[in-house]
Formats: sequence, structure tokens, C-alpha cells
Amino acid sequence: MNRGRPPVSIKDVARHANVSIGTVSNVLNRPEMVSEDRRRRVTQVIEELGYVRNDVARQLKAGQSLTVGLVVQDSANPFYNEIALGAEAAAEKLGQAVILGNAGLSPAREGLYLDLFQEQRVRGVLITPQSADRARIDTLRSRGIPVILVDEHASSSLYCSLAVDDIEGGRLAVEHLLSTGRRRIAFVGGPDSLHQVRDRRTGARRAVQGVPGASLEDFASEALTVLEGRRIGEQIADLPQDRRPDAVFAANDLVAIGLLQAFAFHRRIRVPEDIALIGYDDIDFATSAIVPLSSIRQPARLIGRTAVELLEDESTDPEHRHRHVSFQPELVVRDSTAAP
Amino acid sequence: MNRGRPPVSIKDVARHANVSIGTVSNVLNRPEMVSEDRRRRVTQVIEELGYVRNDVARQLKAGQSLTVGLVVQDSANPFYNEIALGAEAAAEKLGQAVILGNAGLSPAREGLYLDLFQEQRVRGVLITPQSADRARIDTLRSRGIPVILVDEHASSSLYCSLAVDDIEGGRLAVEHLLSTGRRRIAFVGGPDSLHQVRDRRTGARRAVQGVPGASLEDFASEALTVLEGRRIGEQIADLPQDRRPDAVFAANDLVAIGLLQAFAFHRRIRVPEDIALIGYDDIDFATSAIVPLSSIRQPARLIGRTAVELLEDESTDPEHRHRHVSFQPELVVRDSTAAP
DNA sequence: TACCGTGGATGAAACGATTCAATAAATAGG
DNA sequence: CCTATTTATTGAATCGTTTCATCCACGGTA
Repeated sequence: MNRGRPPVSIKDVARHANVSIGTVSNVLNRPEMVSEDRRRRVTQVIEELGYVRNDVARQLKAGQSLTVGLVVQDSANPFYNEIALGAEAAAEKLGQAVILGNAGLSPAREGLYLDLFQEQRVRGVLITPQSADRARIDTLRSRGIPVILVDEHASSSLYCSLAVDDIEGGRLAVEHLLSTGRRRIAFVGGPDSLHQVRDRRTGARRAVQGVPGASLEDFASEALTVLEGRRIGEQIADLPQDRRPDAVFAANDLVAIGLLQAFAFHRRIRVPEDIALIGYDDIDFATSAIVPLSSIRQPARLIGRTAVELLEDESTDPEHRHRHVSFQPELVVRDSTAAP
Repeated sequence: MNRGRPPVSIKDVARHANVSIGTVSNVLNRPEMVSEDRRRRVTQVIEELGYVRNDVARQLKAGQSLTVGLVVQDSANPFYNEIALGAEAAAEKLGQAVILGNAGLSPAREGLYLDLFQEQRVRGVLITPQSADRARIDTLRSRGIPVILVDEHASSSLYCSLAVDDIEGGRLAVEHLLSTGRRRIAFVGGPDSLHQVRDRRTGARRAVQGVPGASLEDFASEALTVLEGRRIGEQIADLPQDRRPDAVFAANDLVAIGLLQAFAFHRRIRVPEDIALIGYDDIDFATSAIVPLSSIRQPARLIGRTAVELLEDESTDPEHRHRHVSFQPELVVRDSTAAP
């Protein structure tokens, strides 16, 4: 126990090794500049005293940290976890660390983490924004902290951004439903402040257009969660059969899983016989849902990795120009959309 | 864009407001000590210049940070995510932040994050350790950084710890299986270095003992993941029917979901008719599995919250005595263990 | 012998905040 | 009007690093 005992500093090491502070620092940072015997002496003292470099002081001096802040919409969504994993892996390669802030679907908490990261002088911020309100993010940017918009295309050219083509994804999903013979399609998702929701719906609309007899009905959820999915599922299940859709496109897999639960509970509705169902994100649990879930896959790890790489480029390359990277979604077919 | 432009410091604010550095600091930290007009002047300049306190410098001076490090075994497991959510919520109340390190089931990465947190001089570390090797953790402790063992009972009295009674949990699970008439029970889990695995198995053994005709067979997995669950599931499915168990207790829900997938793929095996299945942790996705999964619930959020509170106590109360908090698990019955 | 260059080591300044002793100003009391 | 007391403000020291100009000793060269 050494509660309260002040931790060993570089000064202590210097004293014990009978060298100057500068020498110890050199041993740590450019050992080739230090003579053999001193280096050995210092290294040994470091070992003996259990010295650990104080990164706080180091950062203060350097004015730049090796920590990247990542703000995600909802850490309960495995999709964002995958992004985080990708980012972590890339950061590790660069000798950096990722610290995660979970906005938990609340814009207020999003702001809270942005403030915190700003105070901590992180090297940059990766964020999956929740609303179109860019004021806070612009502020960060104007203070000189690089920001990368993840899973969203920047309209301005102030940021790097990376995103999957959600319109294409929506189109893929609904085209697939149509190809299995479904015509009365429902779209479940919300709130509309999320561009993911808007874009996927747009793609869905486009797919429906021009197909004779095909229609798209909208069911607005308040969040992209299992709970909301279940709620809307009950609504759909309660509809008279002739007004019920024969296929549902859910804005993400969590919502789809909620729908599935509701349908399974009202045993009257079978998936895919009565209603076909497709989700979005292709999270791991889609495979293991009550009925294995068709979905639109996004390269989540790659997104996370690329975000960190863009940040690194922005903060080291003086020639850096903001880029907007686009990824393509991919259809994954499972039981939930088998032809009836 | 102000790339490169040095950020605004307290000095700049002082200069613009025609006051001393100390006064600005006072406006920030004890505004009641500063006269009305100066306070206004300073506040206004802060606004104009967009000054943001540099937390790095603040921490250096203070020698203590407001950041808590949390190292989890595997962030892909929703159970640990729940713990993180609980910890975050509690930290927020104390004006602190949680930074997450994901060991990804690798002891090496666990060590890496411990080093990182140590360099960052975090206020303390919450960790769900992966092996019995306490050397690294002891080192941290001896350097004066408080450590809380999460989901594990400390044998020594050097740490606070909190855990769920896994022996009891194992007993609950298998007793339930026995109560539905199953006798040939299989336990799937590993590696044995995880006390969770050992304890849950021990509980299972105790439940089986003394029940005539009941047996417990062991299937060792290499990790507690969906993938490993699927692998063992294939093995079990390939057994001749007379050597097959009639119930499986999986060491956690991810493994259980993997088993479920394997059984569903080999359509020969129906759950619960042919084999009953129970998992552990009661993650959200247990409800929405192919067959809704029975499980043993642990109060994950509460665990996270309590961990932060213990840490706070340890780092502020000079009278602090290490505590070992125990939680009770709870049986949740769903379709996967319905009587045959 | 005087001079120069060089590889190592040093000491002090700087980063941006907090804190505290010292000071200045204002107020009260006699 | 002088002193004592309170209150507001300041300036300097400090935290633990890194960095850089300076310095020193030693060897080689003219």
C-alpha cells in the first residue's frame, strides 16, 4: 500500500542515478544519444524505482495527445461496437488509444462528451452524429480539433467523413423483397432527424416506384431500438389482415428483432410466410434471431479503421485535404425473407 | 480553420481582460471570491475568445484525474456493455468520465490497457480480470492506483471487489433443468482460467449430486463466444443419439446462442424438445434468440454502478476499508427449457 | 602548444493550469 | 487621523515532462 505516497518522477530517477533530468529523458526518448554506461545505470534505476512516465505532463508539453475520442449514438447497438473495434485496432497500430463516449441516443450526452474530449485535448474526435445540428461540432472544429464524421456524409467541406450509401442500401433491401413477390411493403424507422432513416427510406421509395402494384407504407418509430421495434410490431400485428403489409423493411436490425419478437408473440403472424422481414447492419445477432434475419451488411470494422486513418492523416499531413469516403452496402439473405 | 494556431490559454484571457492569471483561475474555480465587474469582464472575454480549460494542465497540477479506466474482457459481449453503462452513469453523477479498454479476450491487450491507464494517471481502474495472474494488477496497486476487481472476488484484501455468486448461479441453472425432468446434463464452457467457468461448473456439479440418475458431462470451449458455442454445438449434434445429453447448461448466453445455431442448422435437434438449453447473463438478445433462451440474470448495471462508487470511496475516504460486495443471480425461464 | 570539432551531459525554459503568500485597497473602529 | 481588519488582486512557485542552447572534456590537426 502506498496510498498518498507521491509517485516516482523523472527527478527521482535522475537523483538516484546521479545524472541530470535531461539525460533520463533522453534515455527514454532517444537512447542512442546517451552513452552506454549511463543508459544502463538509468534503465536499472527506472526498474528499481518502478518509474512510469507521466503521460499527463508529457502531453502538456507536447500540446498533442495520443488519444482519440469516439462518440457513438448508442453503445448497446453492436454495429457501433464493431466500429469501435475497428477504430481501436487501427489506433493501436499507431500507438494511440481510443476512448469511447456513449451518447445513449441523447443529444445532450453527445454534447457532454464533446466538451469532455475538448477539455482533454484529444488528438481528434470521431463522431456518429445524431442530428443535423452542426453547431457544437463546428465549434470543436474552429478550436482546432479535427473532427471526422462517421457514418454520415459531410455536406460542408470542413470535415472528413465516411459513410455507407444508405440510399443504395434501402434500394437493395426493398428490391429484394419485391423480387420474392412481396408488394405491400412497410418501412419501420425513426426519428427522421437521423439521416440513416431518411436515406434508407428514400432508397426504399425508389425501389418501389415503377413496380406495378407495389406500395410503401411508413411506420415511424421514436428510436432504433428493440423496444421500439416491438411496439410497432404490436401495432402491425393488430391491423386487420387485409390492411397488413406482406413485407417489412426495418431501418436497423435492432428494430427488426423487436418486430420479430412481437410477431412471434402474436403467433398469428409467421415470418416469412405471412410477413417477410429484412433489417439493416447485419449485426452478429441477426443470424441467431428467432428467424435468421436477412439484412444489409455494412463494413463496420473497416469504417472504424478508416476513420482513425483519416484522422491521422488530417493531424499529421499539412497537405491534408478533407475526403469523403463512401462504402457500398451488401445484401445478406437469410430465412426471414424466403419466398412464401 | 485554425490549424496550427495555438489554442487560447488562460494567459490570453488574462491579458485581454487586463487581469492577472490568478484572477481568471478564480473566476473559473471560486467565482464568489472575485468582484462583480471583473467576473463579468473575464467571463465575457472567455466567451469571445472561446477559451476551453486545458484539462491536461489541470490534472498535472492536481496530480489526480477525473477519469476512470475500465478494462473489460470482451466488449462484444453485451453483458460487459451493460456493466459499462452502469459505470458511466455513476461516473457522470460524480463529474467523472469512464474510458473503456477492450481486452478482446487477450491477456496481452489487458496488460496494454493497464499500462496505458497507468501512464494516463487515471483515478482508478475497474477490471474484469481474465486470468488468475495478479502480478500486473498488484503492480498497479503498489504504485498507488486503486483497483477494483469487477465480477470476481478478491482473495487478498488488497482490493475492493464485487461479484455475483456464480456457484449459486450454476446451481440454479442445473436445478431448474433437473426440475423439468432432464437428467443427462452437459456443461459447455471454458477456458478454465476463467473463474466464472469454474464456479458455474462447480454449482452445476453440486446440483447434480445426490439426484439419482443425474449426470454432468463437460464440454470445454476455448472462449465464451458465439463461434465456440457453434463449434461445440456441432460436436454435440454429431453424437449418436443415445450418448447425447438431454439438457445443456452454457457458461454464458453467447455460447448458448452458438449452440442454438448449431442445433437449428442440424434440424434434427429441436430445442427444447430434444435438448433443453439454458445460458448465463440474460443479455437482451437472449429474449430474441431462435428459441427464447432461459438464462441466469446478473445485475450488470448495478455492478458497474457499484464499482464506480467503491472506487470513489477508496480514493476519497482516508478511512476506506476494502469491501467485497456480493450479488445474487436470478433464474429467468423462457421457452428453451420448457418441459418436454 | 594552440585551436577546433565533437559527442555527451547539463540546466533552464516552457507547456497551462492551481494555489498561496504577499500586497494593495477599502472599510471599520477608536 | 491613524491603526486594525477585511477583501480583492497579484505574482511566483509548482506539477513532470521535453527541448534546446550551453558547456565540457577529449582527441586530432596544424
